[in-house]
Order: sequence, then C-alpha cells, then structure tokens
Amino acid sequence: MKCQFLLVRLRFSADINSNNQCLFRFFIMLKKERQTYILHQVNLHNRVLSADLSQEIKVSEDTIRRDLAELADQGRLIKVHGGALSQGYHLSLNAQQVYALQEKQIIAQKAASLIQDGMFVLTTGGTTIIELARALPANLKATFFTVSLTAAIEYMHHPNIEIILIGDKLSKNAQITVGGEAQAKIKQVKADLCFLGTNAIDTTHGLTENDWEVMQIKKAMISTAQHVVALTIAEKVNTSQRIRVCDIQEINTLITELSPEDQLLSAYKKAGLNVM
Amino acid sequence: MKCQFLLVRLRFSADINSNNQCLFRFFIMLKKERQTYILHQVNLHNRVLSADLSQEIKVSEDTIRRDLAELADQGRLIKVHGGALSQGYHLSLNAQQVYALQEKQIIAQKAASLIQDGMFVLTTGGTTIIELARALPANLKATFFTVSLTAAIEYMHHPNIEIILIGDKLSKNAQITVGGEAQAKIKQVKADLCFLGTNAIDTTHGLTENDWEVMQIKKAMISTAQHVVALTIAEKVNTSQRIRVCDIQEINTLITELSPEDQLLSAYKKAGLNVM
DNA sequence: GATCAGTTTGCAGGTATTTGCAGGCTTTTT
DNA sequence: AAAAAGCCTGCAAATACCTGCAAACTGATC
Repeated sequence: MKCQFLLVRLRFSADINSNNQCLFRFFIMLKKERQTYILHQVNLHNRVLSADLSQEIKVSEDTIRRDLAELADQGRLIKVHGGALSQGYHLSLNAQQVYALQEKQIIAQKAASLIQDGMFVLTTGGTTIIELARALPANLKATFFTVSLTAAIEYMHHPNIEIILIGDKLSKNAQITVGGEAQAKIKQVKADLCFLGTNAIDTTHGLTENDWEVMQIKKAMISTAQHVVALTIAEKVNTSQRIRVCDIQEINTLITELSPEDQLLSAYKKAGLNVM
Repeated sequence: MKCQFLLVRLRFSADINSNNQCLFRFFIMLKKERQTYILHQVNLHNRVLSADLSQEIKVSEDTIRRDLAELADQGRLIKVHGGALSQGYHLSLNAQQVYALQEKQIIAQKAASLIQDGMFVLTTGGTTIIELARALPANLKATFFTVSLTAAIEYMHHPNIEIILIGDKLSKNAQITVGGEAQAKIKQVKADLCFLGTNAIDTTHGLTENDWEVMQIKKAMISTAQHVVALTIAEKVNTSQRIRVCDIQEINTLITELSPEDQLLSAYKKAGLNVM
C-alpha cells in the first residue's frame, strides 16, 4: 500500500461581517435551493432586489436575474426592473358579469382615443370607466385622478400611468370616495379631461344621478375640467333620475356605442355637444 | 495439510480528518447500505451534493448519481443538478395564494380583539392586514382609515364600518397611497389604534422596510396613533431590511402567531412591548 | 475450488447545464 | 442630458450528466 496525498478543492464563499470577522461558507447552494430561497424571500417581504439577493447568496447578479426570469416564467413571482414582487399580492377584479359589456367596450375605445400623452385625466367610477381603463393603450403616459377603487386597480396594471387617488369617506354603494375633502381635492386639479360614467341623461333634465354624494363629486369634476366627456350606453340616453348634476351644455362630448349620426343623438348635437 | 499464505486484498478507504489523522475504513458499503446512508444524509441536511457523497463514501460520482437517480425514481428524494434535495423541501412550495395564511389568520384574530366599538383605527396594507379586515366581527362599529386599496375593499364588506380612504399618489409596488398629502392627512387623524403590517423587525434595527415611501406612511401613522400595534409572522421576527421606520420602543404591542410566552419574543417583552 | 450469468462499478468520451463576465443596450434617476 | 443602475446577448470555463463498455464483484451451481 502506498500513501496518497489528497488534493482537495474546497468550494466556499468568504464574507466579512460587521465585526471584521471573516466567515467562510463551505457550501454552495444548488440552483433549486437558491430559487426556493428567493421565492421564500419574495413571499416574506413582498419584494426583493436582485442586488440584495446576489449579496446574500453570493452569486452574481446575472444568476439571480436568470433565476428570477425562470421563476417569473413559472408564474411564481413577478419580475420587475431591479428585482421581483410577490405574486399573491397582485389582485385583479374577478370579472363579474358586466351589463352590456360589448357596448361599453366600444365606448371605451372611443373614449381612449381622446387621451394623449401627458394629460391629466379625472374619472369617476362605474363599469364603463373600468372598461375605459382596460382599453387604454399600453404605452400611454398620463396622470389619472380617480375616486374609484376599482378604476384605480385597473389603472395600476398600466406601467406608465401615474395614479392619484382622491381620498375621503368611502361610499359603499357607489364604491367611490365622496365628501367635502374629495370635492376640494378634485377642484385643486387642473384636469385636461374628465370622463363621467353616466347614470342618466336627457336634453331637458341634463345629466342626472340617484345618489347625492356622487352628484357632488361629479359636479366638482365638471367644474374643474377643461373638457368634460360623458360616457353612456344608448339605453340610458333620454332617461332621467332624481338628482340633477348639470345641464347638457356643460358637457363637451357625449360618447355612446352608436354612430354619431344616429337619430337618437341628434338632439344632443343640436344642443352643441360633440357626439362621438 | 500444508501451510498457506493467504494473499488478502483489503478493501478500504483512507480519509484525512481535521487533526491530520489518517482514518482507514476497512470496508466498502453495499449498494443498499450506501443508499440508506444517502437517504439519511438527505433527510438530515435537506440537501446533499454528489461530490460530497462521493468523497464520504469513496465511490465515484457516477455511482452516486446512479443511486440518486434510483432513489429519485422511488420518490424518496428529489434529484437536482449537482446533488439532491429532501422530499419535504419541495412540499413547502405548494403555492398557497397567501403566504403563511394560517399564521396570519391567527394574528388577525388576536388583533381584531383589540378593536372596540367607536374606535378610530389606522391601518397600512399587506396581506396580514387583509386577514385582519376579514376577521373583524360583523357587528363592529368603527371607523377605519386606510391607505390600502385592498384593505378598503375588504372593509367595504362590513356593513357597520365607516371607511376613510387616505388619498394621494398610488404606489404600484406597495399598492397603497403614498406621498406628502397622505402623510399630512394621516397626521390629522387622532387614531385610537394603528395596525402596521410589518416587513421586518428586530431589537437592534427596530421596525424596517424596503420601500422609502411606505416607511414615510408608517412613520406618519405611528406619530399620530395612541396605540401602535405591529403585526408580523414569527418568521419575520429578528430580520431586518434596508430602511428604518422606528425603534421598537415606539411600538406598543407586538402580535405574532406564537404564544406570548415563546422564547423568540422574550427580548421584545424585555424591551417593554406588550406581546400578544 | 471453479465456473458462469447477472449485477455493480469506474472510466472514457461526448453532451448538456450552469455560471460569471464583457460589451452594448435600455431604463431609471439626477 | 448625463450618469448610474439594471438588463440582454454571446461566450468561455467549470461542472455535471449520460452512454457504452470493460473490469470487478456476487452468489449460485457444478
């Protein structure tokens, strides 16, 4: 038997901690381990930075990025510039049955075409406004002011849109914020455009509502916006409710799913509205 | 009978230990022994490297690989590039929507018990706060101030709760409103209670966050609330992040899913916190 | 003790994966 | 607009893996 010298290559990482002690870690993480760790951190803290992970695990940022990309492919987290976000946190509205969805989508398309980069846009709530939020072009850069929770959630899916939520008491009926604070805040905004989800409109009573607080919010929006756009399905045209918001003259543009030439809308054209 | 010389070939392995002693092992392992040993190591350490096992057992890496492949076929471990992981390691990944939901529900129960009729309550965002919102007793009459869209939506399901949404710029990361306006509004509230969804807490760094804007909102809440309650799963206890929110002394009550008597929490008790 | 089929093991080679890095590009921030 | 940070592509080194194959071992039988 002959004596053997063993040449051992040790794999380790060295780390200098806050007390200037040198810690050696005599192991490497397996890829899967690493990914599990990353996922764990993401779930724990909702958000991680590639740079941090790279330091913690002692691998290059490239490797972290590759891991994040892989995990994102598997839908286990959401990759963002500089790191990743946890998945479970991301809520989207479960598509409840929206009444007259197709019509509202047509309206949304028309409305979206009015918005240009850099604009300040005020919006109310309502399902038509939600469709508008969904119909926005992905690259649109604009600032949206809204009182609607659900609309805000939709806007959040757009990377280039800045969202200002108008705060105040939350109305459980209308699912928007209402009250004096909200009105005051709205009036401070110099908005280029204002989209009103419309409850009822006709030529004699103007725009009408069935909720006092919502009316007040809309009034505030109308008073501060350069250009007021009312969105409504044709079915609501020439109907009215109890509470008056404004005359039709205060509305600049009326959008329905119908052709602008439609008979039903001629009265509004005559009244000076821009019908789309 | 004539005398025989036996030529014996000894099978052994040599190993140099930490004291420079040379250990000889005068046996080889049978295949089954080896696999049992591997399984043992995997279950013990949750992970093994083929290279390590090969050195320990003194067989070629190919053999180890074959063993691992076999054991993986039997479902007794999980083969990965470079080694293997224990079974349990992978199970924990089973994607629950909310991470550590059960723990958070326990925390929510404890937290909900602190709220009494007529109180003004401030809350941040985060999944733990959502669970708190769900855990609120149906007949509770209170006023909730929140910066979180998702929390607001949950509160809306409670008929007797008044919700004040704090408005401002909406952070897409944190899904809460952030900014100077929001901070100012928060400070106007004289809240009885403040619930902080907590990202990381430890005794030396205090409460820490990974988002500057979120930190500011939390600071504002802490400054205005009578009683500050931090909610956190035990896993986040004694961890820290980049951005400091406050010292632990500024927190009145700490709620985790653990028993208040738990060892882990004793340092916080010592620091004067009320641990639940 | 010898033989023999079947299994196990190590090795040689060729292939696939993983990782870090450089260079150029894009996004974000200042 | 410049600077910084992050990202992507391609590349090379290291490592791990796979496929045969031959040597060695097992244990069963003659």
